[in-house]
Amino acid sequence: MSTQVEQLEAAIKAAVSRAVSAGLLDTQLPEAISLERPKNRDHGDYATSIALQLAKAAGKNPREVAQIICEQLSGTDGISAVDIAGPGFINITLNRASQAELVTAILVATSEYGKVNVLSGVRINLEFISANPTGPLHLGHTRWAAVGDSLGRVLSAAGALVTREFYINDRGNQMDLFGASVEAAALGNPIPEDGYQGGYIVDLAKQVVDANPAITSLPEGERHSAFREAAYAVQLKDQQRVLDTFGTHFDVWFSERSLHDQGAVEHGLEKLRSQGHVFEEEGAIWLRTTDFGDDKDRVLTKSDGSLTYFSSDTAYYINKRERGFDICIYMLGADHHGYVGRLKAIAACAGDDPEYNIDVLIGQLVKIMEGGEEVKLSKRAGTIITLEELVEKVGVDAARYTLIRYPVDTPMVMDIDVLKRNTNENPVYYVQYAHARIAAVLRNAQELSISVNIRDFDATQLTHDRENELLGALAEFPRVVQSAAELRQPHRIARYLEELAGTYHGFYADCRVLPMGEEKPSALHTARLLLCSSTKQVIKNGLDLLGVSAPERM
RNA sequence: GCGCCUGUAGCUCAGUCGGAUAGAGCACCCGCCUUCUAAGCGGGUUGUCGCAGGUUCGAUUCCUGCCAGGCGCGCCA
Repeated sequence: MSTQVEQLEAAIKAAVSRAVSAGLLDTQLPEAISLERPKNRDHGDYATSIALQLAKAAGKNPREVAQIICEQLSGTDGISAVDIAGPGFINITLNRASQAELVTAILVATSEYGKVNVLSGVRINLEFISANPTGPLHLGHTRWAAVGDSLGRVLSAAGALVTREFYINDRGNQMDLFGASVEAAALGNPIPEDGYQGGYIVDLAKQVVDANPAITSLPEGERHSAFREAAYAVQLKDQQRVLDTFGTHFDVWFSERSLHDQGAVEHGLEKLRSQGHVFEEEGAIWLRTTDFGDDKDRVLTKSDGSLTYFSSDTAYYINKRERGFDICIYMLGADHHGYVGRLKAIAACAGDDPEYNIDVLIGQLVKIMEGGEEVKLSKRAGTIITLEELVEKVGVDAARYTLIRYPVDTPMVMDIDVLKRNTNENPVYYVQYAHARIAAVLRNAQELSISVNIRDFDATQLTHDRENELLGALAEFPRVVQSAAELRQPHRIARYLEELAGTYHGFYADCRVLPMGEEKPSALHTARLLLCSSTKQVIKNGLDLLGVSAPERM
């Protein structure tokens, strides 16, 4: 099924090419047709600036070009009026009844409505959070937990085959330090100088010892690794549990150690060597990333023979590509943006196209306000806020929605006090309320036994401006999904839902849906009810893309 | 010093591919529940889109320079 917008685009393209072949216009057909919904309702349902764009090439003034296109366009099925306005905009008004057929389309498609095929068949590896398993997930991870999960849903809705992956940094110094910290806590020794200080270390120590009381009496050498491994297992499980309650699901938990165990690092090195970008200097092995825009070359193997973290990164990337992923998306915090250059360079050194095969999203940090002041996050001072605490305070829906609502490259401020309020300062309620409101109307309709059968839908009933406006908003959904997927910006879904909810509330205020008093149910009641029902479906589909619930009652 | 991000209403922020009179929520003022959820609707007030140039039919949007804030620039992980 092609969408309304696609049909319009096709109609405009056809109109232009008819004009060209009739010799009325001398121009190339542009690849993309600009088609937007005008802010001003007097400018029709859709407007295109195509005449303005073609004017120069055609050697005519824009209004003349518009005139020619309009003549070809008028009479197209489903279009009731075509007007020229301003410098040469073409304003298109749709036939209301044919526009209303959208209701049927949505109700037939149900959860499929809004799915698009721009990324059809593209295999995407979506990596996000990727925290060290040395502590609880905190606020810095939370933005990605929400946005990453939502992005995964959006990409899937655009047809991509998405694997959500969590890279576990379970190798290296920090793991030893972590193990040593837990061990020290268990034995009642002071935590090592650069160790992990949080109170959770004590809890971990207790859990580890409770599960295996004999651990404290192991010989020292064995004891170190026993503590490290046991604490690692407990902490990882805890992260997984918390993410589960947050509704964030991963397909693959990828251990950095396993990369080394599989020999993937050596394999990656070989691959890079064969591409000719590896060299030795001062006893170390380097990757010449400066060939591809990085600001300095990077060490793969240190002069003492040990591997750098960067070598894991290269191996991991190559591993992902060998597992068949076309696009590797990395979601990183702003404090890691220095990695973008080298990640892109890895792809280039491996012979890939860094513009296509790698996509790095940088998220700005989240500040948090409570009681009117900023909560300073400091591990040392013990004032980190964990994902779990945030959810306890404000709930999953409010937390997820608020985190997704803003583009990630904007630093955002979360005000805990606002999120605790059930008012519409909290936009998640505004959207959910629209859904619950529709659900209530549908329940009431059931009691009145009014038909909600699609076969009884009469599109010609929906002629009110509010109905028209609502239909227009519903028609936008697939485009919104498409741009959210292409631009990797799930916040667009949230903003769209707020608009849709607002449009519905306006419709609800002006258009009575159910019969009043003794009034007999009519075709108009059925038509409006089905319009409500289709709106409910779209809100539900949108909220699903955010991982936010769509309540039947509030 | 170099690099990335940000700067839009009193506050928090939207605003893909350049488009028509720059938007929303909050706050402030005024209306609307004797019938579908008032967590709602309608109306009013609010702007040097950081500053200065450039590109063009048209710039909040693209380019350059500058100012302000945040972050980053290891043979650390």
